[in-house]
Amino acid sequence: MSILATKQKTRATYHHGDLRRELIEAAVEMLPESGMSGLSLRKLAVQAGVSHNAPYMHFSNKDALLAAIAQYGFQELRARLTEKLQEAWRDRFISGCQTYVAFGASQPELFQVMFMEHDAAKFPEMVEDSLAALQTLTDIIAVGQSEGFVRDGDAHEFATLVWSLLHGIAVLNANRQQAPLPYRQEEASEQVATFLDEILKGLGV
Amino acid sequence: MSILATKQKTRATYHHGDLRRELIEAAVEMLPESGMSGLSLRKLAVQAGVSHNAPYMHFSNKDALLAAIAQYGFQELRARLTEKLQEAWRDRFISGCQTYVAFGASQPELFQVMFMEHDAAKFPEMVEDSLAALQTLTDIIAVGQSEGFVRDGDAHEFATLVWSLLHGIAVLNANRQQAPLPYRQEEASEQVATFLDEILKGLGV
DNA sequence: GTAGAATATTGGCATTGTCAATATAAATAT
DNA sequence: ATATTTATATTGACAATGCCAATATTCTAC
Repeated sequence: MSILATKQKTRATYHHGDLRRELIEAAVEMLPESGMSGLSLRKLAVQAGVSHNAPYMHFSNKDALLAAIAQYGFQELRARLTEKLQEAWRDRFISGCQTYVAFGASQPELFQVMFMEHDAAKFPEMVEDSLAALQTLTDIIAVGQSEGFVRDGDAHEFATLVWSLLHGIAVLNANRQQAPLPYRQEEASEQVATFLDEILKGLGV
Repeated sequence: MSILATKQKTRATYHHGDLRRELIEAAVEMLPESGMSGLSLRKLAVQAGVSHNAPYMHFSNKDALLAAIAQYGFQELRARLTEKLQEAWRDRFISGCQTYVAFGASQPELFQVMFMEHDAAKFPEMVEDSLAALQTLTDIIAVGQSEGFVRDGDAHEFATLVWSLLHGIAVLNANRQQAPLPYRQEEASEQVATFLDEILKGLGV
């Protein structure tokens, strides 16, 4: 009965009910403090009120948990990217891009797990969800083409170009974030808009 | 005397001589197999032929070792980016960018360590070397401006734009690398060239 | 209701990061 | 040259962790 003990659930039933989901959510919560390699299956277990080995029913090892976290992240990202569908195209495009960068800035450790090296063969569902997230960008680009904002060409290639840029911005900003000066969210959004202007000069009609 | 024992040095002197350097080099070598979190200070120690706690003379903890590895990576990257200075500007620019992406593809784990979250306050030399690497790109852009290949503007901002794009390409390619189909180096270089064409349409005069 | 599958527990082990105390060598001062 | 201080390396120890094996409990089909 340590005073410092983190909240840990108790339960009446032998079976937990939804341990897998709870472990993932708890992991995402713990991630900012612990970092990727500081994540502990055992800690997650006791926090969920189960024994230290219960997680192994749901994840064959730590890599599998990390893949599940990454998958969760891609689903989350996709959900945010598919919001704000009623705006005009260019605004929608820009704010979608800003959302991407903001997502990385708000949860850098999750972002890191999402883009660490996973075993694609072992975790195909995760790969699928990552591609689904990219697809939203491709879709926006394709719409931009049909509405005359983007010139003709391989929409997927254009999307990859933009995605690459966004990802780079996100990572570089994440590193700057713990520089002495506090990093401002608005600056990042402004930077994204500026950079996209440059890119759109190339991609525009 | 295990048959599987990795090569481990023996030495006559009590003092190793250059343990810090050797640990970093051994770590970079071990990185591809072990990954960032699989790196073991103890294994590195025995491989260098010292006791399991000798590394703590040179690195206060594992984070410090990772920062040193990152710093090594940035120095290495900068060295490669400053080669091929006799080519024409546009070729030099493109091949510099391709070098960046190729570097990430050839040593993805090192790349990951370089761009993981480090404590910038604790490891200022590493930050310095990372900025020095970025500076090479800024320099190339500035030369491009003076030679009329790039329009006027903040060279550092342009460099950040290009750097962001390159970094994104590198990361996304690293993930694709362990997809079923073997990833080709030439494809990546071609992709870089294509994307840079689009960017240069925006940045060009 | 019973068999078997799914889930959770207990116990254990090797590896690892890190601390404390000690030993040895090198550098420096006297 | 010798003594003192500093740098470096060793030994021993401990708690935390990933993961394996064996066992117990509950749920699901039939």
